[in-house]
Amino acid sequence: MSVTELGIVQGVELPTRELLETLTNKWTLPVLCALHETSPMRHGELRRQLDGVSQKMLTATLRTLERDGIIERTVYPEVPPKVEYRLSGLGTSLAAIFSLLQLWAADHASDVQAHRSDSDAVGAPQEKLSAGHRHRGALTA
Amino acid sequence: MSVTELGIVQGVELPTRELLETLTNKWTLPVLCALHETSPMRHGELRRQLDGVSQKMLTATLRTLERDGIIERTVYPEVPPKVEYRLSGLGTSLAAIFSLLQLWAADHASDVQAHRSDSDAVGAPQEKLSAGHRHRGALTA
DNA sequence: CAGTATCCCCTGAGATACTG
DNA sequence: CAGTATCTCAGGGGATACTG
Repeated sequence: MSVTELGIVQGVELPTRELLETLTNKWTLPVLCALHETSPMRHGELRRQLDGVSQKMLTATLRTLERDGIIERTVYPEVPPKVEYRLSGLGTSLAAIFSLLQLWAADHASDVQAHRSDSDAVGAPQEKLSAGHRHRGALTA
Repeated sequence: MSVTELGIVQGVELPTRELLETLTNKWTLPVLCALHETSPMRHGELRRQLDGVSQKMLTATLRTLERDGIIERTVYPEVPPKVEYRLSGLGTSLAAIFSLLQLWAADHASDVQAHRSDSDAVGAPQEKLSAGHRHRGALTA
């Protein structure tokens, strides 16, 4: 019999591209880099350190990472509640790469910015693509 | 006088986080990895190799990367048009990191999938977060 | 403290058609 | 071939209020 007969495995396979996409969520990299530096960390610590996350997105990110086996979540049955997050083995190898990326970005942000200024000055008005369209209420109001 | 008086420089600084976010667009990694393997590549080559990109998104991605000095764009004034893209020095260092990421994903996709199945089977119905809400016409109809 | 529940806004990204 | 112009929409992501 095939595994699919068990009625559990529906996703025939997980494409690399798809996995990559879940890893490129807005807060995945910041979270992993934070845990790469200090681990374990509590929910609140992460919240503070990340500066800008909403509880919702932080929780969502953490849940997804936990589901994928990238991080581990430990609940301490105390009151008030205490929950710790730490990288798994899998997560550690991933976090190492993300840290490289973050380093690269920090190192080269000024280069990129400089190049942007050049482009702005010399070349095109560069509305990126499909700019000037304006949606319903994009007036920043 | 300050530079801002020139009316050109408004962005005081480019935060690392922001740069990172532009790098985590859906097609940035695939494009850079492709160019990391073979360079230069023509627009059409990239389109075919990436499999799934729309012209619009490919162009947008390439334009952004060019603007940021990650890739270089060469137009050959022929007919029919011929445009080649290649990594810049900056881009090469970035692409190397992205290639690591892609490798990681390819290597560990099965691990992740296995862990997902475990979670599905054992734990929670796991509607991720804010599932079951349903937007305007989210009936997939 | 950690997490859920809602509501709502963009905007990233796809589909399609057209141009030099 | 390479690129632009539009239109459309799903859903990622933010804000706020509430609960064990």
